Amino acid sequence: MDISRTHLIEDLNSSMEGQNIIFGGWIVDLRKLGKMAFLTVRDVTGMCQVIVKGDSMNLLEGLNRQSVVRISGKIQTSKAKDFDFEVAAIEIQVLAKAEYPLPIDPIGRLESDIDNRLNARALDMRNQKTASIFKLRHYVLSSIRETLSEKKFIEITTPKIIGSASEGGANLFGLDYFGNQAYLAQSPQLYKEQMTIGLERVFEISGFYRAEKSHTGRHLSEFTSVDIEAAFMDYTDVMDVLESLIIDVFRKTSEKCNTEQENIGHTIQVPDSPFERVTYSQALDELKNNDLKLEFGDDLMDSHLRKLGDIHTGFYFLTDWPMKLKPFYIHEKDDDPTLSRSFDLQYGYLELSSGGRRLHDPEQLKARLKEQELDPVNFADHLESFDWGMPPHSGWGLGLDRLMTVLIGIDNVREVVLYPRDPDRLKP
RNA sequence: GCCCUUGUAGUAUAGCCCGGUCCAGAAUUCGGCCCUGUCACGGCUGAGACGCGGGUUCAAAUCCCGCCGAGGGCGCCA
Repeated sequence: MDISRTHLIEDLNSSMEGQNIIFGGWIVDLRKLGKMAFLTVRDVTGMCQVIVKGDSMNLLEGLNRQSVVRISGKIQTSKAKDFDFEVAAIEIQVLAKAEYPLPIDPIGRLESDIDNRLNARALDMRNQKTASIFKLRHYVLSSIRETLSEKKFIEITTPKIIGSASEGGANLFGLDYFGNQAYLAQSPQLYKEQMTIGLERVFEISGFYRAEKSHTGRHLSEFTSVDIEAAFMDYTDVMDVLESLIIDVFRKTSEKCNTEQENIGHTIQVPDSPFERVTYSQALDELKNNDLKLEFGDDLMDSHLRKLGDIHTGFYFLTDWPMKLKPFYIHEKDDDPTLSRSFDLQYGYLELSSGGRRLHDPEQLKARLKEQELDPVNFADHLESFDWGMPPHSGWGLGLDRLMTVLIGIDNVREVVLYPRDPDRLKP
């Protein structure tokens, strides 16, 4: 079976009139008008109209919507509203037939439930709205890689199967590793810090895992994290990196992705910079003025973040958190050891990223582990690297899926993840 | 773990509150017939549904209970 194409649909144009071409794709629509018929066919690059008439009408035998076809035909001018040329069919070959009933409407004229769409995710990609979300995701990833590469960050890949769950924090997924207990990594934190020893600036874009039974539009058991770690940078320096990365993402997608924006019905607005920087203490004062009283050292609950999000719409940094709210590796401030060199990047109430300056002195790090009732013995491998010339360093982790929801103006990460994993969804 | 909402054809929905007018209605999809410029083609025609189980009642899609599924929120989330 010959499956070759001479052209992608985007390569076809009206100046090719009279030329014979072969292209392939999926039948979007099929309109039979007695002794003639119109087909619209889509490939990944676009859609075009095919006309069938006269003796060729027998070519329509066995055709239905969403089947894959290979069409040879001749380019001619068109009277269609949406096309200035069309393909007069000479031969239509059905490469694979779509079997009805299909579980969702792939055209998207009727928007199917997210549940049905996720169960038929591959077919959902025929819906241009969904496809555009994932094309945008591709551009976002490539923008992030560009920005970080320009800033001399090296992309790394750290292990996802790890041997120790002693770091505290979120629950991990356990698994059997040839008879030993292993876990799925919840973050590249320790590995990326270690890599600053030789590579100075590193980043990773990867899936990580948290075994939390969260039921919200912003949590998944498997999520994609963008992480950086950089030697000789303080927390404000990596905040600048994060801010320019975000601006680049919005600027590049808003400029390049016109079709995608049109398909999702959302215009990407490049945020103003610099982002507002609000200290934890300022946030407490603002909450107090809104009758939400907190003591220094209290963590900000969802209701508090929603209030802050009302005050600071859009992107803003929440900085200088109390040390007691931060993990063991975070560095304190010089002028006030109860405060940390740390930040969260917020979009309204939504936390997108958190990061900060890390401790690089092994003795301080050991002391902090004990303070947080963690056993340094469990961190022996990690601590050893701190004896090999660990530079002062800072970094952050950014939730890519959450960033995507902000970029395209929706409020559920399941829309921007191909096959989301949550406590109630393991398949497909 | 707690709370709220919800389940009607392939899809997406009307009906439910206020039981009888519903052997469940319109759309789209799918099948058949007609149609030579459609473009959400049109016309005629056909097929297709009350999540499961129990209860109340003369009567249940509608009210109640249980189960199952789905959506969302809180909490959790170095």
